[in-house]
Amino acid sequence: MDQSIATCDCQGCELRSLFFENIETSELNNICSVKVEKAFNKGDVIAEEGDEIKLFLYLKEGLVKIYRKVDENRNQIIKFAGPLDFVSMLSVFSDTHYHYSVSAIEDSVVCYVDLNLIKNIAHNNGKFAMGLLRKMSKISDDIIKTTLDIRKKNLRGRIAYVLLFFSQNIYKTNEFELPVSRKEIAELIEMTTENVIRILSEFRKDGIIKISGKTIEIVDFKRLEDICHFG
Amino acid sequence: MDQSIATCDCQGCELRSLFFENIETSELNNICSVKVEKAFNKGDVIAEEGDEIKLFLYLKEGLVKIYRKVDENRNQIIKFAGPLDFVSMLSVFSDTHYHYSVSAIEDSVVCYVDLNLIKNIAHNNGKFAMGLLRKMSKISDDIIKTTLDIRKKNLRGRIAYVLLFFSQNIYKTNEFELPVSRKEIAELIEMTTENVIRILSEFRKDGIIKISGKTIEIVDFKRLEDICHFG
DNA sequence: CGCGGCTTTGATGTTCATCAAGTAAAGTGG
DNA sequence: CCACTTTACTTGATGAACATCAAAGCCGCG
Repeated sequence: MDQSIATCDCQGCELRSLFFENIETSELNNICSVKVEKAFNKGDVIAEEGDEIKLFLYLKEGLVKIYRKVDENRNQIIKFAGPLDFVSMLSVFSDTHYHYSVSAIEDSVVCYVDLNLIKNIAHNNGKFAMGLLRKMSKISDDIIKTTLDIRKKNLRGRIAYVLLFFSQNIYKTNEFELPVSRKEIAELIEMTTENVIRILSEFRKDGIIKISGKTIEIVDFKRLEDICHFG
Repeated sequence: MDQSIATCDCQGCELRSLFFENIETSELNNICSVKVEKAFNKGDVIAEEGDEIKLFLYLKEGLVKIYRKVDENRNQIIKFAGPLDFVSMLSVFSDTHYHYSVSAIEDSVVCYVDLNLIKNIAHNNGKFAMGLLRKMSKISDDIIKTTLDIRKKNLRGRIAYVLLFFSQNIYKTNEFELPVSRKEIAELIEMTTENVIRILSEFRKDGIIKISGKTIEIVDFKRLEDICHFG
């Protein structure tokens, strides 16, 4: 990680209140003065499995995937995350090294500060620590809930889930460019690349979606929701 | 929950240091004085999906399952947990109501105190709050890791995993009484009851285990580990 | 231009769920 | 304590869902 210019525009950042509520102004200024913003290009690795955890980082802009390696050409993706549903890594407070990797699937901007600074502030400020606890708890809970939701669906239901996720949670529109490969979708919902493709084609033939390369348009929203729900 | 007698033997409790490290003696006495110990019989529900979260509870003795309901006769089990790997519920700090249920699969003893008391202490004591954060983070992380491990295995590998889990993590012996039904195993590793039975029978025929009702004896440990690892 | 990675489709086979039917075990009320 | 009911367990037969294998087209990139 080579450092970019540290600009202290935390005041205007919508994430500030999210993660740094219940904090003294002096402490916040302290964080802001050492905070670093760094841009990553699509495909860049932000944090890697096995690396020592030194930084507290969170996503300001963009889209990332959190995943772990199974073997040389297969990963398991834990979640895709945008700015509002991703704070640092899951295990930063319980471990010294990352269990998971994070990489940018769209151009992204990450803010980071020394993790020890955050820990020190939390040590001296119970309200702040409780804020962190709430966030981390919520993030873990969402991951577990989503995993359970996915695992009870059949393949068609899982694909429907992914399409709805990007359409509703990320892009908030019916037509969007898929930021991930078919293989990555497969790695998120535990199936083969071929079947991801096959089921997308089925949806196209059934008039539920239109496909043009990476561009997806959801035509029959209601039907996709039914497939997601009952599948 | 009808209350049992509250005995203040926290000093001797091996869990005290685990969950209540970095705490002033006066605060600890405060907790101990209001702490309640309650015994549950096998099958009893300790906390139920949808209930309001009022208590901070942790398992002192026994074995429980954490799960959620899919429909009238099917659950998804998130994990089986013993005293050392279970603290309260996952979402106590991020939500007002339980998303999951907990019930005893063996006779169990639970300690609990008012959740607000814990929150208040944490608010005023950053070190204590950070201790909680570490624990909660570790618990979530373990659940996510285990779920990923299971989902990449085939059915034989999953059954092997469950047998090794009970043998190594819970009972620490080669011969043990399964505390759960075949159906519950199925609900943990997302497969059908019939296939759990079928694969257990296969393992028996292959000379890997011996089965007599609920009693399981692992005969060929090495082979079971291989099936778990490569399956 | 040519190479490698991503995508697509079809053919084939394996794995697993479903259905059905029967046995054993465990709880329940007389 | 026994008849009764219910729940758990077991096995086999069948079919559906899904993975694997193979082959070819497409696209971006050096």
